Amino acid sequence: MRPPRTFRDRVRVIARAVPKGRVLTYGQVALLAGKPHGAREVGWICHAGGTGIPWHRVVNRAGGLASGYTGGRAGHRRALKRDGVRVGRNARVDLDVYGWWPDARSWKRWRLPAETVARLTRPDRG
DNA sequence: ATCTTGACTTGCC
DNA sequence: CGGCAAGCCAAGA
Repeated sequence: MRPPRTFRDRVRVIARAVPKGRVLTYGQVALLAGKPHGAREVGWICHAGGTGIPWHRVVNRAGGLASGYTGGRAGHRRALKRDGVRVGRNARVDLDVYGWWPDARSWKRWRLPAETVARLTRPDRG
């Protein structure tokens, strides 16, 4: 795979890499795709969609569901449930349980910028 | 071209 | 805790 892909394409690749039963936040995706502050853009890209991509595995930092998801939050919730992800009463996913970071092999395969990799080595969460 | 919006995040009160 | 503002960047009007 060639490194010079568009941000959009990288977002798609990353979203597809999320294993069933796990979730990623917009911020994580943005970071992995090379734009630490591109979370909103990721949201836009998700909205634009793409066939065969598990967009429901992308949630916000609080584990919250996406309001603009096809079928609304209920639809998003259903999709997550299909994955075996338990959605809390307040429409939230427990990121400590379902949150996922790609392993070293994954991000090496994506040819991430050195800056991004540096951040990945210490993803100060919390 | 400028102004507003948005499936976001972080920081400050 | 919760609410508000700023930051970021692309798409629409």
